Amino acid sequence: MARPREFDEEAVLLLAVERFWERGYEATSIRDLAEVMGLTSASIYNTFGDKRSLYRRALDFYVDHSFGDRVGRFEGNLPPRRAIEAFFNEIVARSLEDAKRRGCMLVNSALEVAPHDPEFQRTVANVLVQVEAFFRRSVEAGQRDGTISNGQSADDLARMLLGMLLGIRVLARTRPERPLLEGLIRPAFVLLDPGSVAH
Amino acid sequence: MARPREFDEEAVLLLAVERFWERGYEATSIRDLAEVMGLTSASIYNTFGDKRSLYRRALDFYVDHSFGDRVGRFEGNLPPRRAIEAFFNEIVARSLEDAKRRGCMLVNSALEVAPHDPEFQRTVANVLVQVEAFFRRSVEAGQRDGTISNGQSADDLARMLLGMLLGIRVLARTRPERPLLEGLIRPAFVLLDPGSVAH
DNA sequence: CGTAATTTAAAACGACCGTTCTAAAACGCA
DNA sequence: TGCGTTTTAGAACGGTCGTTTTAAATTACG
Repeated sequence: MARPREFDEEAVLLLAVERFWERGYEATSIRDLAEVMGLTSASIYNTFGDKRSLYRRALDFYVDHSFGDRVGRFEGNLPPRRAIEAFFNEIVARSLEDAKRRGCMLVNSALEVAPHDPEFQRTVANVLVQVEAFFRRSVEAGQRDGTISNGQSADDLARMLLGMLLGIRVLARTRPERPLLEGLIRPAFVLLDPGSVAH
Repeated sequence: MARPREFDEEAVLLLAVERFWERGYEATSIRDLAEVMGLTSASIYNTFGDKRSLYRRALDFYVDHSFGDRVGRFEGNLPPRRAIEAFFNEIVARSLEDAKRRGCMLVNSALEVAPHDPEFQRTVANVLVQVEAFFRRSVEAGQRDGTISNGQSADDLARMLLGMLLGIRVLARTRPERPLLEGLIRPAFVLLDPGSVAH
């Protein structure tokens, strides 16, 4: 009953994700996006609303397909300790093959847009809480099956893992060096080893 | 022989630091800066050159007076293990009292401007190398005086501490919660304890 | 006291910003 | 086939961007 869209909404959203991911929110203009997405600005506004709404869609898409997907693939399919290791190994591998040094879009937005936008602040904080919860569940399960040390609380170990993860994400944008990233996580994994802590 | 300046260069530079620190590079306009610094844009351009040059001056000023000052106060004046602890305690304290959630200007710039600007990339990477070197020197000294475990290489422990530091800096902008930040560093300090690692 | 030098204030520059408007184009259904 | 509806292309909107210009104000020195 009307003229149909000439593009696939999810396909162009992915293109917007890549642009926002690489350049950030402020430095990406609607004209940038229109060019990359192969649309006119009118089509963007028709489909996604204003720039902020498009960024919100892009960030949600990113979170679902990066962190959400990763947790879904590892948790349950791997023993808990292995799930944590696989999680970090994949992060390090991605960081090292990230030629554009885009880092993590969530962390980028945590520093660029979240501090000045309460809604994004909630969103980002919430994802970080979920990441921490994934670590805590995995640590608790590992402590039960004997693959992770009982020397420290699962809460603290999960917090430490969250900190390491964010640190890696920052370094991925400025010093994506293999010895640095791999050396960084080595002590953390030693700390998880059963019997590592004198108590 | 000519009309003198009506302002103190370092004083207005500090005002520029605070604005860039809080809002980032892209979101801070010259008109913003002029208002905050109490100058006209002509005076800014006369004194500091263009926006990017002013940001460079601001970032250098920040680095000297935050990280540089901190290392200077702790290293040498405290036993090495205590220097590391004092360093982190101060970072956590600052993060928790940072009502504006400004985080660390260096980390903010590492994610916002460094990825698209080779010169800032070098600057930021260089500071991170210096932070890592401070950690490594302290760890090595601590291993010699017996206050830090020999179970892992000073290189790896320094890398881990760098990662933790950056992780705290990210969390300071989105989840500046005391239990989180304090719990995060606790396992790291346990890992430094002599005899903590089975080997 | 006047003149050279510099800093101020404020307007102005073109470019680009996010966003909207105007028409023409393209479909489903009567 | 024409009508209603939506999407397209592209110009246009006012506003703000970084930066420069113009001219008045302020100093030190001859």
